[in-house]
Amino acid sequence: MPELPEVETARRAAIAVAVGRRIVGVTVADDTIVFEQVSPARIRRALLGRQVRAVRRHGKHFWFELDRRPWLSVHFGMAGGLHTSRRRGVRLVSTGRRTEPGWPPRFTKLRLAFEGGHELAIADGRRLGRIRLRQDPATEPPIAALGFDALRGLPGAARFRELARARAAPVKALLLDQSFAAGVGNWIADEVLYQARIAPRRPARSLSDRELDRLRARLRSVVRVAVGARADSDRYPRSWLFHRRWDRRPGITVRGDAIRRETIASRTAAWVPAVQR
DNA sequence: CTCAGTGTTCAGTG
DNA sequence: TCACTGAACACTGA
Repeated sequence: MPELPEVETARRAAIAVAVGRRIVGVTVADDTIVFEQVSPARIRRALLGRQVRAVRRHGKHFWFELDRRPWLSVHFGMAGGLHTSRRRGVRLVSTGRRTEPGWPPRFTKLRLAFEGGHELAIADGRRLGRIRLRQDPATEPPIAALGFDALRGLPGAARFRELARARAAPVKALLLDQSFAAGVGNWIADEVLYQARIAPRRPARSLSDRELDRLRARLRSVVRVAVGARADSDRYPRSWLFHRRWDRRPGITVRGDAIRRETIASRTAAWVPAVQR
């Protein structure tokens, strides 16, 4: 689920629920993996009674600025998500699709109750996500090591070319590298390469100025459109590779062209050889 | 039952 | 040393 658009959508949902409100209830799951080496008691102590001032994001990480440090920093891993609830019912945010009833949601790791009856839960069925406490998340690991944010920090064309040309790795690997473009995940990388008409195995260093300009323009566009759709994939343009990328049935095409799947940089790349060179 | 998976880290390799 | 790759992590769902 969570690449930049899903995390940005979660951030906005968290803002609506939490900003300006005080945390009046904290429930922490007993999970030493998701919480790394932070005890439930310490999480509770850091959060209970705090007021949320803002919710920030960089790449796939987001964090809560509180009226006292440390602050709460969250990464969803591969299967995490943010859920919100009002008195009426439950809303599943950030993962789209299937909305499960019930509160708290399955696999809830952290549950926060706010003044006024609003609640927020962070769930993670696969435990690859991480919830941390940091004095200043933006300047400490792991966020400090990230590259430009793919939504708000996209470099100019000249700088983008320079960054990309410094790398010999396949361009697909470059896009997935969070120290290059923070927030890009497997489907965004494939979508961007498809729209830019660049084959995923091309060494980043080998791309022409025009190709890198196209790559940058499509990266900007795909991320913006997905965020604009609030990460609701049903609202992504029908022309996007996205809608066909996981369809395993034989003979699946995009605009009449066959889709190929192969492993690049340890991930499954879906691409269209007839279009991407 | 097996395997892939919208992610990241770290050991191993060249 | 640097850059890159792939296994490991942990669990669900097809």
